Amino acid sequence: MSTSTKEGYHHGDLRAALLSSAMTRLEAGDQFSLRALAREVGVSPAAPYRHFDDREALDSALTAVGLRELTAELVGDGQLPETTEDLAELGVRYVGFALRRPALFRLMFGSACDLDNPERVAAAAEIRSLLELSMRNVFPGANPAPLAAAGWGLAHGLAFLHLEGKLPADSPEQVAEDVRAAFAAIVSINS
Amino acid sequence: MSTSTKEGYHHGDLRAALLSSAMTRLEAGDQFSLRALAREVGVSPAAPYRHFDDREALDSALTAVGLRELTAELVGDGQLPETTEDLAELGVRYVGFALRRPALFRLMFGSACDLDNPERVAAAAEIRSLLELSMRNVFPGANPAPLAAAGWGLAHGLAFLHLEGKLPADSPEQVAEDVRAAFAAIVSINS
DNA sequence: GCGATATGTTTACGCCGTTCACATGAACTG
DNA sequence: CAGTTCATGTGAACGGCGTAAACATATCGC
Repeated sequence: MSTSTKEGYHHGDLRAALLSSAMTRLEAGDQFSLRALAREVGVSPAAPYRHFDDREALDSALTAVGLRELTAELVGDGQLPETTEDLAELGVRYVGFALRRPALFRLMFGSACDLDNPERVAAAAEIRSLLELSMRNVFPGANPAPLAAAGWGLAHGLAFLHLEGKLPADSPEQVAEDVRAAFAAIVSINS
Repeated sequence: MSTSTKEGYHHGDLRAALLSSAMTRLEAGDQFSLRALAREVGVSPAAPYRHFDDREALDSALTAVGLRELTAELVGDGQLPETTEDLAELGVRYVGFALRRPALFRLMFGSACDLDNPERVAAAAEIRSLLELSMRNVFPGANPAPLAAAGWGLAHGLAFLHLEGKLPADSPEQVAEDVRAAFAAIVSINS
């Protein structure tokens, strides 16, 4: 583990330990209280307040971590998509992230937050710019901004709808296929 | 109001009163506790449990109401869309609902829930079928299922992203324009 | 009328987020 | 190396929450 120095009065890196514990709980799917987190890390209920203003601040930090990881996963090997199929794979990765880490994804996107946390605004801008670059690459000559919004929106919406079981799909593989089908259906509209 | 008979020991229609109070709070944007609801309605903290198993059951009921209202708003005058512009307006209405009632929308779609609440499954199916009919109408000859998923996904994603301020837009009008632009950009891919 | 049943009240439990006064120890300063 | 300062921990306390159990009251079917 990565939590303590010598189990003394001071913890070593409580902030990181709390975040890591919280992330683990989030991935496990069970929700957690600040107190439970403190307990798990071996610290008094008030200690976390030295590192986070309140519960929401912790959530916000988790969100920032999640956004970074999502971005990294989307960027992948750094190759920009070149075909519409590549674009669909970007969508598949986006939805895949949501399904593999549903609680985190919901935290990142599903709850009201201070719109102007700079870290989060920056992360969102990064995703948007990645999308714009991709669209520029796949559809040179087209106006990339609305295409980027559409692409993000489509992936995001499919992610949430699958998360909520609003779209029928049993396995992750089938979800991936559905996402590809949705992208393909759109691309071949003017068949 | 629609809440009480004679202010006696029994309330009259506590269930409806709770739902209505809760919906009001939700629209006002502040979150609420079961106890606060009971207080507001003039009833003891335990009373709501005669009508809802737990807090989540209340949320679930609110979600069901919201889904019905969203569907009604989408159906509108009953005219199925005929052009891609009509389709975009469907999206505009969807996103508009989300922005006018953000807390409700988040409750409906942003939180984990029992996937098999029949009322909710039915509501989702209704939306999907509305979308499929629309797609059949606008794109006869195309496979409507993936198109419906794509259309719902797109509208849903744009709604959430705008809700979270991930896409730049200042006014509701501008959001509407952005949604139209996204739909238009997609439609004219194969320009 | 009367008993069953639905719907309310009271009280209580444990957990939560959060605050405040205090304790501890690490780091800087001379 | 001694002394102070500051970041980081503790402990006790507050009010609010969701929820359960035992009890009270009104309504409805016979």
